[in-house]
Amino acid sequence: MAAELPVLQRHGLTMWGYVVLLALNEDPVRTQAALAESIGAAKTRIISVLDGIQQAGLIARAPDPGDRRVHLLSLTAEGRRTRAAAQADIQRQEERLLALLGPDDRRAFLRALHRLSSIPPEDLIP
Amino acid sequence: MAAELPVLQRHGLTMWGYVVLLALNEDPVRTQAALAESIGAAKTRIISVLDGIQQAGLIARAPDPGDRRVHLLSLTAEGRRTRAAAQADIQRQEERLLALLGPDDRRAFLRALHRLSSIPPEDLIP
DNA sequence: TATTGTTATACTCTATAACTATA
DNA sequence: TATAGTTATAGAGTATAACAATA
Repeated sequence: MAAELPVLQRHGLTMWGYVVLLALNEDPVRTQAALAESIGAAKTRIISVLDGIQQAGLIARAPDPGDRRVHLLSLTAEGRRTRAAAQADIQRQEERLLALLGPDDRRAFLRALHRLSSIPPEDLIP
Repeated sequence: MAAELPVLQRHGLTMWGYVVLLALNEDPVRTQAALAESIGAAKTRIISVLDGIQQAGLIARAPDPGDRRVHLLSLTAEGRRTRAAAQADIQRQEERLLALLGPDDRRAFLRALHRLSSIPPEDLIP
């Protein structure tokens, strides 16, 4: 986070804002509840995040005609541009840091991270 | 942290409390300023931590006769016992999680972590 | 009555400045 | 005046409960 936050800030994004842009890019139109669930956040937690990136013109919040309680979220053209630019920048930064490892250690490191982060929370506590 | 916090809590320790016990074990008698610096914390940040572990009987704060502004910190017998027990418990937990990796990946993972965590903060930001 | 999104509130963590007591 | 430790204050981040609109 210390390494990546400054990168995101160059694009006017917070960590959560970036997470939302990535999630909406994978699955273009969603409700706030579905989005929150998919990124492991409480629905109340993403509201100020959505307020922020909506005000920045990166997402649209449209009422669903079929169920007027629901807001459908989608990336704007500007949101797609910002997400692509930020993600490319993040990947450059990751590349820069991972280049410090030898190629074998680098592959092993990423394998280990995937393995460890796949542990379900309840298995973390013995 | 999610994996280790519950372990520390079994010993009545917070993350910072544990860090302080480890630092005092390596270098038995210190001033608060020296301790704070050595663990990368601001001097104001560790005060409530010291209050807590002192009240728990894990450390002693003795006035330095040579300079009465200074408090010399040291582990109590109870503090040494708690530190040893907590550290052993933490290491068991690490062992349990690292056992999920193959022996080669495990060594490479630890090597990579050491390499990456040795990057000075100013090199983190491009 | 249940659900979606929102607001309000409280609690923790952290950083900074202001203070005291010594030097 | 400078330093060691302390206290006070403000700002994030987060979790929970209460709420309005709609189903």
